[in-house]
Amino acid sequence: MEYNFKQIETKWQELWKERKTYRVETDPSRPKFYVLDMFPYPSGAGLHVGHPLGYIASDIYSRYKRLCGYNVLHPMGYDAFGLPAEQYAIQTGQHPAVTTEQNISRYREQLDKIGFCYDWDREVRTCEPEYYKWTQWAFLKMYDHFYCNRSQKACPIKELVEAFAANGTEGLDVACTTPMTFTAEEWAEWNEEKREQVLQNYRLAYRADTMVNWCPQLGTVLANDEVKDGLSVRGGFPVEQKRMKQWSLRVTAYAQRMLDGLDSLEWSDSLKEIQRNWIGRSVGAQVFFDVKDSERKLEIFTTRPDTIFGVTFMVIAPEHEWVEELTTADNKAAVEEYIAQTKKRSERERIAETRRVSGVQTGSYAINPFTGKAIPIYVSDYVLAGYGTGAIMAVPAHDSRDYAFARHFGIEIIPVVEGGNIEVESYDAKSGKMINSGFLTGKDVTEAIPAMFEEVEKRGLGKKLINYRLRDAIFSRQRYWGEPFPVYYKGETAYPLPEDKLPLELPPIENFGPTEQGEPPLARVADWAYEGNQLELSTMPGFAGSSAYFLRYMDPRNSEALVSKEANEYWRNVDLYIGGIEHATGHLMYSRFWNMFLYDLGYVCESEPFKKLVNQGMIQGRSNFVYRIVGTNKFVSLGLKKDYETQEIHVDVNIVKNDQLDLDAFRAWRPEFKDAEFILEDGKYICGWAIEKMSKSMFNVVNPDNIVENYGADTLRMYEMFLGPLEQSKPWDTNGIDGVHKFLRKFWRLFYGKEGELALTTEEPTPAELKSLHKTIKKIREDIENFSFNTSISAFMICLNELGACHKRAILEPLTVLIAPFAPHIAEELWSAMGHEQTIFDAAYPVCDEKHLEESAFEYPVMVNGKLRFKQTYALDMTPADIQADIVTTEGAQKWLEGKAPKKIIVVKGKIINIVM
RNA sequence: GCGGAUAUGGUGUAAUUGGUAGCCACGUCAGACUUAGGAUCUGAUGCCGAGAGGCGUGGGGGUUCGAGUCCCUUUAUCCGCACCA
Repeated sequence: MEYNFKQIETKWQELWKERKTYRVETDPSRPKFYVLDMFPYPSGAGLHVGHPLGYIASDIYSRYKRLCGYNVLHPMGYDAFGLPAEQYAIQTGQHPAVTTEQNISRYREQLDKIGFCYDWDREVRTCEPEYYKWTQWAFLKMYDHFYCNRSQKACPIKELVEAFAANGTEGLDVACTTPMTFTAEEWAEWNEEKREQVLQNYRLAYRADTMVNWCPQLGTVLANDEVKDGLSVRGGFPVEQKRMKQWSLRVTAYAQRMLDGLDSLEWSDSLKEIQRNWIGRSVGAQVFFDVKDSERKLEIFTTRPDTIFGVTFMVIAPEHEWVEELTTADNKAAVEEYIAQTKKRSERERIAETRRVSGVQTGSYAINPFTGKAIPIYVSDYVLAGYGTGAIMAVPAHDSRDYAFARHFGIEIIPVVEGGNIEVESYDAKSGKMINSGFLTGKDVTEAIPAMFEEVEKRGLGKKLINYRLRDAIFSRQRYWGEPFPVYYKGETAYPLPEDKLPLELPPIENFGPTEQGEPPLARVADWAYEGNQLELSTMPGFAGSSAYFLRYMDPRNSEALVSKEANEYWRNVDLYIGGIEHATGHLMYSRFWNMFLYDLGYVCESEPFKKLVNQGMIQGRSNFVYRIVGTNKFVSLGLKKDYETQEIHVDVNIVKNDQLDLDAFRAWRPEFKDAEFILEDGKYICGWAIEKMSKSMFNVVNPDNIVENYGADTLRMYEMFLGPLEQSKPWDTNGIDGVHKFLRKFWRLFYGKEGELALTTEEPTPAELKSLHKTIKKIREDIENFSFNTSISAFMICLNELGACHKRAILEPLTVLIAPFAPHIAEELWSAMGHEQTIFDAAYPVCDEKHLEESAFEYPVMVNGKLRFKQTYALDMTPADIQADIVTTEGAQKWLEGKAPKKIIVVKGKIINIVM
């Protein structure tokens, strides 16, 4: 009987569904294991072969863990709110809810065909009110909390209000947007509106006037991680900086905890490094410089206080709040002109012109506190308003940007560290002897830095300070297809909706674009109000819904809480999370923040949501080309194309097999190729190829459905794993898929005779067969634990090669279980054919019995002076000394050793590795 | 510019973690069985060389009895951040 994968796979997919084989419940009697995939955004294009890569890996691991006796939670859902559905809606007028629903059905259909073991009863969709109720709920909680730096956790805002009423800001150390100082008396005098304004400075979800990334084409603001190279990640539209009143999340409050938390996580070093960079902690000094003829003290941040003797000018950002004040009458026109110009330049232009030096003098001077010299204050856009204090002390001798600036404006350059060639370029010295630096002169840079920190504090010039690059997350989008904010307004003041009014449902609308006044689409909804007060018009960004979905899966139908205490204490956090690296600075930051916040409030019991994280590599496309002889409709095969002038044309990879073009399919592909002629080599047309991004326009998109159709889900699953290490990016290339398919067929044939009868025997296995089996068990277990799925599949193949035509049940039954995580359909079918009534996934995963691996004798390779000379078989009980004696007396060895005893015999782990003469 | 990763046959890759480099596949070649083969089975296949032998893990250097693996240096590719003070 042939291996009929189609019949087997359909049969088992239906039976699994019917029998709810993959249903999971909390079960305190068993250890839990939580395996999670990053849930997909259901786009209109459907899945391509790259998507399931991570899903297959997590599915293998889930099934393996289940077979090992764990209660495995392995859920799936959809990240269903977001821009693309809405952009599509604007173009076509179709409601995003409709297209999203369609896309989800298509995804589900595709996922089902691959045979995943998701518990679909736990499915979540971020766009459903029952789900986003908890997104809104978390937002309200953030709104109602502030971050106390002293206790390092979120605390209720009413504690802050009490503190303000008692002592004003005196003695507080809390996270805020801009530092404020006021007294209890002042607080008492303020009205509700003013107090609310002040509180926004402290709330973890707050509304503030900040510089934001504004994308005119998308008509919305974007978070930093949604912008790349000055363009929006979705759509690639230009983004500009604009000051707007927006909701933000105070993720910066958690910067240090998010940084520290990384150490305890089993994430790849590169991913941790990306997060560390994104948080961008830098230790430096805050230093106040006196401004000449003024009471003002200009505050700067520097990581190199040791170079302060080399400061010859100061620079403030064009957006710095003192620009006007510091500008003298003579310079007013020039400064205003410069600022106007800066404003006009887009973010993208600013990036493109990174090295262009520009700036203008304010006319004011600061006093270098160590040299006492008056130094000019400039305005330049190379200083960013958003980082540090928006002002710097410039040390042209030791900073390349300051150097360029000083050169351009003819400012004095004073070296303070020995070395480098100051005439030509700056010397960014991290060590070396200090010169021209008063009391620091003669010290090494490494000593000078701490000495200066001390001196700055001693003189009261400033203090040690830690700065983070991380920015608060801008949380509102001027869009329709997202979670509405549970917030209403009285005048300009925002008020939270009472919790029992959640979920605040997204109202249906018909026109999805912004209004003529440029307001978000929700402005069109006539009764978008709460008790007569206008509700917030913006909606939440895409990352809102994905920031706590892993918690919701634990208890997805709970209408009383995001997750019950019981479910949360059982499932705790995600043991294994698999997904793409592209979420390093977005989703993975936000969900850590979100989870830590809920942890502070006691709603969840683990502060880190994802214990172990594996990033699957990207699957690239492998494009195929045909070569048309210029000016003709004649195509020449790859090997012969050098003799002709040809034009390279992308050809649909689905009509190419092993780089060989299906000529009839090609003629049928497009009308223009109907009469195509070919110059063949060896009767074949061989296509060229290249690795490119998988995309429709390059005709290299491979749909998993086609593979499942032709080879079956088990082959697809195994082949995707066989392609190479999981974490590595690799091109999709079906050239090797036959090998995996052949392996499954071969496995199948071991069970069945020619007549389709079960051909298993009860014969006792030989020691060699047992050895092969147990070696494989050991290897497979190790490989799965290490996510080395490609080598585990090799191990299966080796095992079958070694076994040959073995039909013994005692060998094949454990092998079937062993292979079940990889190829669940065929394994389940064979398992059931062997007479088992329970699913194979309730069986126990085979355990290696080391006794079958033992050898009675083994071969030592013997090397003489680096060359392999002969092999000798020794009994296990011989010691290295016995072997040495043996080598010396053996005739063959004697010949090589020319009668001399070796100087040294190198034995590693009881094995002779080399003989030195 | 800073940070991270990768580099092995014609191709995807493997290597007990410092111990016979190239496992397992793809591809190619040869053979068997076949009316046929995009089925199945067997064998060969790193490169040079008729052979003995030599050379081989991006390049150069080092440590070691021994290096794909460790150290230094250099090149190429990919990724992240980027006037971040």
